[in-house]
Amino acid sequence: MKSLLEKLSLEMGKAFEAAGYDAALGRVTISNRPDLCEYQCNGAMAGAKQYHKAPIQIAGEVAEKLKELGLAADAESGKNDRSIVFGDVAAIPPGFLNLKVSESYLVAYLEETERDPKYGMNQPENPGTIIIDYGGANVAKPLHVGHIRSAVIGEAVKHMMKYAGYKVIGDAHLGDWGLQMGLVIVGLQDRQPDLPYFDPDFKGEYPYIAPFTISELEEIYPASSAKSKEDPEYKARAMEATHQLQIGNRGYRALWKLIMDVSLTDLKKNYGALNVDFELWNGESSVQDRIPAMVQYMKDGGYAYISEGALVVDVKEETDTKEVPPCMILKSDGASLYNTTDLATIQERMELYHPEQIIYVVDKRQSLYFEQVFRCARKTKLVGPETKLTFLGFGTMNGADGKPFKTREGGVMRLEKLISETKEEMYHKIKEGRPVTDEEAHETADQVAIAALKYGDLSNQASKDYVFDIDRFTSFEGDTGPYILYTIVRIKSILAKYAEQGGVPDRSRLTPAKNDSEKALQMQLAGFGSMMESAIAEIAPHRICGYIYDLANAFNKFYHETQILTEEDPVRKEGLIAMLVLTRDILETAIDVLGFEAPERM
RNA sequence: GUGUCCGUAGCUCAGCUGGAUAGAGCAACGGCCUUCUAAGCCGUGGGUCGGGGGUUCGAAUCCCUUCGGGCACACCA
Repeated sequence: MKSLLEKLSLEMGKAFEAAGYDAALGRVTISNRPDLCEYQCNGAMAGAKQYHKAPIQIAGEVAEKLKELGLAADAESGKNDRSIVFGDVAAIPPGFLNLKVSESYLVAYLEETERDPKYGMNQPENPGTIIIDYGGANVAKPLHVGHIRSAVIGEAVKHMMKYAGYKVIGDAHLGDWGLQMGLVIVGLQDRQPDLPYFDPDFKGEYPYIAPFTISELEEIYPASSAKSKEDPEYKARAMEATHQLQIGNRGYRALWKLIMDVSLTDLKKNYGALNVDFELWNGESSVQDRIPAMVQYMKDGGYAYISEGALVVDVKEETDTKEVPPCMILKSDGASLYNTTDLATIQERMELYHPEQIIYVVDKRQSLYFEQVFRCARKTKLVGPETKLTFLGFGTMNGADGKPFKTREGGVMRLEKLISETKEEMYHKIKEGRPVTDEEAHETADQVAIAALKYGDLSNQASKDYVFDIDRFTSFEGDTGPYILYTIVRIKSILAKYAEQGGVPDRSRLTPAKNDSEKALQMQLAGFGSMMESAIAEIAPHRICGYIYDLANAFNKFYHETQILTEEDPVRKEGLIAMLVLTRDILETAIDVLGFEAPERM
């Protein structure tokens, strides 16, 4: 269904057309001066030049036409029935058209919205498949705070696209094939040299049980990595182990599988704590088999050539104002690199899923790198023009000092720790707030903490750096996750009482607004569709946050001014309840899209 | 050096293809609970939109320039 703004624009367009102007000028927007009007149209000013007329004259003509056409209320004729769109129209110098929607039109729109599964959002036609690439957490290394943005933003984007009707495939795209694996193997060999994986003469079945735990793995990697930096011989061993793994050394492959198993279990647990999941847990290793053929294809096609010993594809373009280095396919030692696997991954995705878009949710510092990869993929015809490659770069999560977030000791904080500390903080605040049992407080705290973290992240524009402030994010006041949840819980609480009294909430029983705060709430509800459309078009989760914050404010104001359960007129009471249900449903839909949920009580 | 992003209230941030008096939250101060969750609501104070030009009837928004900051610039990912 069409959004309210679209419908109003269409009606306004009719008046422009009737007055002899381009209907496209009738674009209606939300008023930026709520004290003057609810909606506005600036088309008269936009068209002034084109028609060589004073904007106020055009606006005046259009306002007249609106009345003639029966679209706007006319004080003189007293016409004001349910077919009226605009309750009030005024042409104001220099050429603004100030508008109010009629209460009846608004309710009619909300009735339609309430029946629409997408609450007024226009879905794209024939939505195809979108793949989301979460840009590669490394295996055998713990997730740290740097991984939270990709996970949280990626998950929100995934839900947004799903909501729009796309088939969405999230791919973790793990880093599971590079030197780090060799480092782990060598590190393990030095600790447990007698394991059969290291015995070249071993011919039997390797044990299925991993000879290490995740904590040991997480300890081995940094130690091994540090040692390789000081000890060239050790590094050479690690590189050789990496090479052996890649060319199919039986023992190393068996060991690699175990490392993967242990790591993946742990990664799933950690991502799960954030309510983040992937359809594909692929990684660099998944596409190794297709690299040789792809490289050959690039050579045969005349795209790739040797430069300074390395195999590269030129990706410069004439319009470039900057130096764009070539995209490297193979290093001078013949080894593949990140570019190679990313390109092979694109090739595989095209073959298997024919996506219309691939969105990379990765650190914005990789922007030039992905520019190169995208250009290379297009130039070599790995992707056709019908597939969009989108780089959704996100900024850094900073500490209060404006520098990348660190622990008090100055180290990198593990994601697990960040989550547990936030949960603990939330627990204390909940216990302070009202009397609840420990068990309930913990349960609520866990849920609210995730909302606090995610909302704190998502409410900032993805591309910007932001300051992580645990006190602010976990606060119940202001533009925070807990405030949003609190608002939802308030609504649920009223509805629960209503049900206790034997009421049966029915969303379809909406009634026209009786006062300003009620109308403001209805207008906010009616804005969901156009907000979602632009949030999805711009891939901007923070727009959803902005909207639900406004909606929560509009609700709280309305709530404060309106007694609902004690309302005596049964029709109006049902109307108010209906509006509550719709508000709750839209809020819960929105937070579900963002990737968190509200408790029943808090 | 080249490119790129950013600079809006004391702090953290919005500002929707240029529109009217630039908005929130936090912090500060003042009001509102015998009534549906006061974790709320209402109000007060606080800004040369980094500076300077330009385009336009109209600029935080577009262009140029300048200052300040972040980031990236082929054998890492």
